[in-house]
Amino acid sequence: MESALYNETPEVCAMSNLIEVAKNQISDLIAAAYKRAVAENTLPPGGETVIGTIDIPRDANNGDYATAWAMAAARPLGQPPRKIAEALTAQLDLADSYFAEAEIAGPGFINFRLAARWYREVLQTVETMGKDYGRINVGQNQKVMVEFVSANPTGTMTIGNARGGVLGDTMASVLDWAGYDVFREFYVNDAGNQVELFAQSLEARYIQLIKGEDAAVFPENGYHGEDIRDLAKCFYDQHGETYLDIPEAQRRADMMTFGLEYNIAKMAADLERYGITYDNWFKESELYDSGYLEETIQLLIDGGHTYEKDGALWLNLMDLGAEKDDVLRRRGGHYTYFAADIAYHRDKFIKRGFDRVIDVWGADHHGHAIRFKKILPAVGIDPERLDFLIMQLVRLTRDGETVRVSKRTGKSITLADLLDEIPKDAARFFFSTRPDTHLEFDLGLAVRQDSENPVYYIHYAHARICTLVKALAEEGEIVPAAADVDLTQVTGADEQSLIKAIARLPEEIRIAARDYDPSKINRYAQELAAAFHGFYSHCRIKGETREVLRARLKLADTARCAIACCLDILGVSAPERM
RNA sequence: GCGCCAGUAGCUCAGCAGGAUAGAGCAACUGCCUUCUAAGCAGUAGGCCAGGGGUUCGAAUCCCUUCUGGCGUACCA
Repeated sequence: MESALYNETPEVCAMSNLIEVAKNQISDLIAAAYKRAVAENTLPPGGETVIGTIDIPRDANNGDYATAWAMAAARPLGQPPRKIAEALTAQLDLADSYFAEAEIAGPGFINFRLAARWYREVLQTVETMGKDYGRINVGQNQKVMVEFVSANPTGTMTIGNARGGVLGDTMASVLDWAGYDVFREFYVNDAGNQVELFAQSLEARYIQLIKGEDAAVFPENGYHGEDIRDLAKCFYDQHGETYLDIPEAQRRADMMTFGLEYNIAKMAADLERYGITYDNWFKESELYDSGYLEETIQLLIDGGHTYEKDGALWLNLMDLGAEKDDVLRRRGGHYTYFAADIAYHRDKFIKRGFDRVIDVWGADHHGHAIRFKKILPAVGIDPERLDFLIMQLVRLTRDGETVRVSKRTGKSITLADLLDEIPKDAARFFFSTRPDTHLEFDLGLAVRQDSENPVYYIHYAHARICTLVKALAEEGEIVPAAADVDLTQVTGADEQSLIKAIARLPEEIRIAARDYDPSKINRYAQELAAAFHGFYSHCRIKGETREVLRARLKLADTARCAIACCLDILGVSAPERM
């Protein structure tokens, strides 16, 4: 999913973040002004290393950009902020810059106001980049894997998996747009203890189905869900009673294969309905079959990181600062999930050469995550290259009461249930909240498909523009090129706010990628839509003079393009009419 | 007990590389469709940013501490 544009003209990408470009320019302007002030003796030396934050003030009356350089320099220069600001502003040379004016305000802020040139470049950039507008190259094509969902194939996916799916998929998408070479992977836990329990549960249900409930003892920690009975029925439909007479080991092995294949196919199908596809489904069993797991454990043993106790092989993590040790190989010979995960990550980094890996895990794994990082250097991995996106659990409620989610009770609401009730776009939007907060999921609310869901607000903005552009095209007014637009026609507050909102997309992607927070794009899309709705309500297009009409039409179409890019990143549709 | 995450409007949440008067949506109340989609716009009301200390020109934001909630602290994954 690489942008052709990115490869052909990386400099366009590099310059497309006009927020960043403007901020950098202010830094340069201030530095140059300070240098001149020192040369002319209006300011003392010593402020060369001062870093003044450059912000976009909440209130546009305080300028489009503001720097607190004079306040930060007050101490090193030994002068009051306002005096510094005055000396500095006197030396500012705004010719050939993006700014029309700079003024001193409050305790010593220097406020900058954007000039027409900046607004024009925003329109020009969106026009040039089209459906790739927003792409930047901070990732420099580094190979990054996002591993997410990775639900156990022993059951159905939960609402928690739905959140993880949205989070992982949009995270991957954001990183892709930020210039990383992104790979999506699902880790299939098809080996080890849990899977054997799964097979035994299936076997018991199969026998019970034929010979009655009392004919088989259900495993103590088995899977009690209804889906296991359904699976057993499915198996019975294919094989009849023939498996009653087959040796237990063979029977379980075949049932395991059958059940896993069935469940994995179902998970893939459900996730696809959700708009999620993977580059790879990595099977844990491969680590066993290839000997890579044993090899990895041997590496740990040789490195002196293990000890034996009570017949189990332990990983000595407390020596590395962890609060407890973990078992690698249980008494009885089974490797633990922890052991397999070390081998799995060695496979990601060492064998497959990913520069960075992001694992999307539920909060119930965070203790594991902390300990896990400590052992990575022992197998040759720099832990800095691995990041966890820990998401807090989803609390399901109905009528104000908490609904317990448990795979084993068989009563949980599944991801498939959810998609049967609410459309994909709404579902994806619902889960796009910040990962580190607990998400309250109200079943009654989620089922509603009305405008309660903010995704419709964004859809509406996009559809409004599409029908507008279409209607004008029928009257012979085609969206003009940025170069042919008279920007002096669109200097109203709503118009400038819209252009400034459009300009934010590359910066929002940069921040979202930096903070591992794809929900930033979701929120930005709402703000962008709000900027458009405000513009649309106050600025007529049809019936205005030709110059105004063309400029506003261009502006609307530019907004449409930016909104479409946001929706693309979020994996949400962009309807042309509603 | 210890560790991690959170606590901002009635509700759901933004703001968390320290910046100017704390923001949005929903709910409540007022207005705005004979003109490009009212799934929209404009406005009113709503706050000891959990409490307390500290750091400094400046703290919702950083540090310490207390309280509350969630999760973890398995030879489960």
